[in-house]
Amino acid sequence: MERPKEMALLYSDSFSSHERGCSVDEGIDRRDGIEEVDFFSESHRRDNHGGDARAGVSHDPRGENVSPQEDTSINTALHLLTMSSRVGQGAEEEKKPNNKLAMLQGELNRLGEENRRLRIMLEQLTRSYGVLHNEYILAMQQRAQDFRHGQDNKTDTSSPVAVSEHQFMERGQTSMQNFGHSGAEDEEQSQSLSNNIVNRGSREQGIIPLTKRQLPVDDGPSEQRSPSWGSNKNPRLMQDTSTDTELPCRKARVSVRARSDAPMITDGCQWRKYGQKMAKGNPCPRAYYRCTMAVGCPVRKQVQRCAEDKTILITTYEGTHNHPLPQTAAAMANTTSAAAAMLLSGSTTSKDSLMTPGGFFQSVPYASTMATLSASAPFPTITLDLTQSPSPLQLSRGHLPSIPFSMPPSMYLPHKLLPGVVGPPAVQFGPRQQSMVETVTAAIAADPNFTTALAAAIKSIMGSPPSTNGPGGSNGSPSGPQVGPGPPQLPQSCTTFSTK
DNA sequence: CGCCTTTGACCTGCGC
DNA sequence: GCGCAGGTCAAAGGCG
Repeated sequence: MERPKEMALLYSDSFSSHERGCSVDEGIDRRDGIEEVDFFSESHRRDNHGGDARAGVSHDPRGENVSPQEDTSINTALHLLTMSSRVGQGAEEEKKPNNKLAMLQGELNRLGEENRRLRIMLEQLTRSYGVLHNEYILAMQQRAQDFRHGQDNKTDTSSPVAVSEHQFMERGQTSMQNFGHSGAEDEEQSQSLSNNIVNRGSREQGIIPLTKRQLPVDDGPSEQRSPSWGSNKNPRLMQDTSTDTELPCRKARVSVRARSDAPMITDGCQWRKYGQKMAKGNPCPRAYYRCTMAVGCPVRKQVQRCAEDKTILITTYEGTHNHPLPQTAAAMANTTSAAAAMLLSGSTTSKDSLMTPGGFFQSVPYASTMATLSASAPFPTITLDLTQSPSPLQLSRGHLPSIPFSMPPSMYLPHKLLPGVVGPPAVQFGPRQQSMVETVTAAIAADPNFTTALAAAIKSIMGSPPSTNGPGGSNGSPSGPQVGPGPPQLPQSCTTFSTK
């Protein structure tokens, strides 16, 4: 109970109040609301002496400056100021027209009222945003199912379903160009949703940069191609198609760092290795996998061992599955897609890495699972570092192996701080960070539901010792061993998602 | 025989 | 324009 408050305090200290605005959850909001209202409302302040004094000092002394002089007995900086000023100007000051005080009070009241209205608006916006995002995720999944259905019926590549899927998946990008071929029915719905969420950010911030590859695709003549990986002989076309479908995902990545001696984490999906490369600066090769559970599934992942610590397996996911997933896989997929969507929904103008694994989260003693968000990469990336693992605690608390990872609004609004759980860390954001990114990041960091659930899901997935996976594990990737030299025996699993 | 991995080649983007 | 690096393709080979 006590912690959340403190967390909130820390938060409010770290963020400028206006920056935090939209990210704040109800709990914190309420707190803030009280505080801010208190600043402007004399009666409130009187009622809440102690607490207010504390909060006032830490937050915004300005509010106190205008406070009336009645409470001179209270030993606050404000009052000291007031007293000093009084001393300086003499008793004459005290006799100054009460009407001035009344004016000030009136002003205060007015501001307080306005503040309250704004806060209410903000809460409404925040809430509706969360709801919208949820709907968006749901719509996306449903769309994917429809698409799969269409594929099962085996239509030609230009089937409306495929087109719809294409469009849907392209929502982010499409918005930037043209919603052109919108014919699909519920498309509009999803588009409108995404418009609100994704497009705004993309347009304003250009967060969703079109890769040079993507541009010709959309501008190009043939948009409706077979989504299937193998069917198309033309590499260019194949690439185009794949790029098309995975556009949304390529914009954001989810990276999971986890300790594992297994060649690849078992996430419940079927993967096919399509390439391997030596990455610069890392002696361990990077393996490229794509999801083979459905023909046109755009999801890919990269697996690579950490150069510094080869026991750490870094798995980077990009894309959104266009097919139903097993529960274990769904947990993962939902997490990644939701994280990606969330990432995209926020406006990441800042090119800087908002927080490096070593910086922000590691300064948080109780944050066992480190979620970092970086916009420095070509694509915004969420990295979940499960290698710093006090996670057993969290895992035991979160445990649920098959947590539906669809992000609850609480994801964005960290109001549901579990008592005693990882609370919002003392964030120290640079001044340039965009509020949205801050919001998202803070939400991720603060919301134990996310980190815990993700950690639990990963744990459940990876938990089984490498031997259980057998060659290639459930995912069937015997190639694992090559990802990194003989992996030492590592007890814990770590996963790193990166959503692009 | 079919599926999957391996691996060299190719393409593209980016920095100099 | 050139070279580098990342990402992808696809032929070749292995395995069940």
